Amino acid sequence: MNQFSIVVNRYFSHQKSSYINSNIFKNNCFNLIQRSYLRPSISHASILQHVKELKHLQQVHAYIVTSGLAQNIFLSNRLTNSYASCGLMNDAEQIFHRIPCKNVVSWTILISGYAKNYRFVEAIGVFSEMVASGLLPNDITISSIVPAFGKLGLTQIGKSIHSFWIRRGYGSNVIVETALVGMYSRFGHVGVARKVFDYMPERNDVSWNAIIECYSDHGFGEEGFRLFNLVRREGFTVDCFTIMSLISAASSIDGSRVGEGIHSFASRTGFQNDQLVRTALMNMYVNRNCTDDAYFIFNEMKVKDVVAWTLMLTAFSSGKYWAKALEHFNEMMRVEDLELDSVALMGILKSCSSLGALHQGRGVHALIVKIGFTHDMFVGSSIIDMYANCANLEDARIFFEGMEEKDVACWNAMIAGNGMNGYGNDAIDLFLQMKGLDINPDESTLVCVLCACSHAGMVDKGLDIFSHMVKTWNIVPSSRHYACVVDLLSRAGRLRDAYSLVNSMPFDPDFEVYCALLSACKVHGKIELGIEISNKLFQLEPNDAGYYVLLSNMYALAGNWEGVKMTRVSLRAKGLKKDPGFSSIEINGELYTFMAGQKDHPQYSEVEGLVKFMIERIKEAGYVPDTKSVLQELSDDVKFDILYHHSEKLAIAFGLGRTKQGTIIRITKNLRTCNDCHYASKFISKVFERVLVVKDANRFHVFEGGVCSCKDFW
DNA sequence: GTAGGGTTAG
Repeated sequence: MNQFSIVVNRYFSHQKSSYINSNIFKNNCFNLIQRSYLRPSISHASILQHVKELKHLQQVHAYIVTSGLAQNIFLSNRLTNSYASCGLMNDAEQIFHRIPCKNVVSWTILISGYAKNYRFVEAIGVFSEMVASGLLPNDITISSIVPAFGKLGLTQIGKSIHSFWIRRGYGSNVIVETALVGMYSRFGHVGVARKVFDYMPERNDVSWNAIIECYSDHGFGEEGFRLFNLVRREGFTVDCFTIMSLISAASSIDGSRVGEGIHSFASRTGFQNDQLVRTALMNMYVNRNCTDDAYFIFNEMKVKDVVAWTLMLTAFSSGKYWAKALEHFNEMMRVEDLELDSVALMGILKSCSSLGALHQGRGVHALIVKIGFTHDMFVGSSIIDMYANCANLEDARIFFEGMEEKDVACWNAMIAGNGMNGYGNDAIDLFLQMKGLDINPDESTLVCVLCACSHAGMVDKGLDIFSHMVKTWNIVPSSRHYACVVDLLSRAGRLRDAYSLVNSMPFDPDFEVYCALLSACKVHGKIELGIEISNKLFQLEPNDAGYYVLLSNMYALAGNWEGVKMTRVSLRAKGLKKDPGFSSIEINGELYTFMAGQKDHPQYSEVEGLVKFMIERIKEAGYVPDTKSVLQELSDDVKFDILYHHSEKLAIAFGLGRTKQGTIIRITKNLRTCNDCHYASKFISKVFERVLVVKDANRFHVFEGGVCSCKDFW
């Protein structure tokens, strides 16, 4: 055994068992298997062309075998490479194994073949086999395997290859060094990547692209642009990789002008029609919440691949255009030969989940079973989330329990599902079970558990868990955790404790914490404190419409209409829009979405009559409209009209009219439920003898016989 | 004689 094989084998014997058992490895494997399945290197359009070539290749192959040329290592190596280039790794592997005296080139071909086909785990497997067989990798072998370490995040072995490379004294090699820059970039070790780059005696365009990409991809867009401008003056040739890096750099810099600038640069350099460049531009606009710009590029694309479709789906979902997302998904399903992958499936499950579209969600679940994605834990956790959010905790539980393997995300989804439905104790039980199974909770797990306590009104239990977290489990609370505890305390009316907790935090509270405190102020009518906190929030997140709305609502509660006007004006001046409220209801598999006071709704006249009838009936039972819920300065009559046409009431009235007595009415809304709708829903459940399940932005409310499961805390 | 580095979604 040579020095190198000792290093590698030592690494593998020490690291293997723990690494193989780690989630990182499993997730990576999953990704790889998926990627290799979903991204066959042959696109549909070129399959025929490839078959022709393959036939050719097979003929040559047959000729080589029958004429006894297979012993020729050069020919066999070339043959292995040809099969590998077609993505036919099984054939490549077979030929490779029949080579009697494999040389470094034979091994390198197989390694790079796997790497090129995104099968990094196999590439590394072959590499370690090669090393174990006593052969030393050369510079080409190293440059082929180094990206695999980077892509799999194998920092230790990556670093040892690097030090091996230096120790062996091969001398400088621009390709190996560029690959190392790329590897450290993947590890997120920007400084090390820069060091390797700085020490390179020779650099080419690819090296410059690699370092520019490294900075751009890690949020240092400014440095990416700086390096680009530096090298540009020295005869550097811009290619599509450069463009991609600059798009990524632009994404990390605030301000739409940078993005537009790079978009026009892409056009000027003639790369705007490149599929990857277009996708990257779409991605940039999606990240900037410029859904329209993303949609424009999407529509202009002649060939829309699954990535483009998915990006657009994500754009609609993250922009909270839920109905548009569903429509987009249905369209996507009709595209022939579009192979859906886990990201696409997760996107659509998220849309179903947010809309409470159980019927569609079930359909997607069936599809997932059909195309064999049930073992994907990313998809699995989304299925759990979808059922739990569609008020179907039972199906979530059945799926969860049927999973052969569950990662922390699946547990989190299940815990959150119980929490949202008000089952605080069950959520805690799940959490304890999970700890018992030695599955490490992550930040979200504790957030889910604390939220569950909050939703169930289990204040002491939640505080108890928080103190265990710090003292027993050695978990350093994050600002999300603090935000949960603030919420927990404010729910118990302990606003003073919440405020002193925020002041005692070991780091500066972020917007999330202040936001929790602000909501608490609104609930408890602490206007002055609320305004003070709002000012802090505006400094932290000047562009979030949500806080302006909260502040405006607070002024309204205090009767300070001047304040309301001021806030609304500055909101408009900034060009910010608040999310329009909507409620949806699924009847016989059809999803109906209502927006407040929406007169152009196709079911408008039907709903109008139903609402009138519904309001009359609950008024007889004692319902008095809560005009305080209308946070604008208007006459009472107008306020009544606004209240009666809240999206939630429209959806409920429609549900009452369209479903049989005894059917549970399930509503999903994107915002938190307002006081008046909550109050009215209690009357509706009693007067019409119906169970109403309302999922708001935070949790479920089950109204039955005049009471709500949230016990009036939300 | 055979082999190599830098792209896009949670």
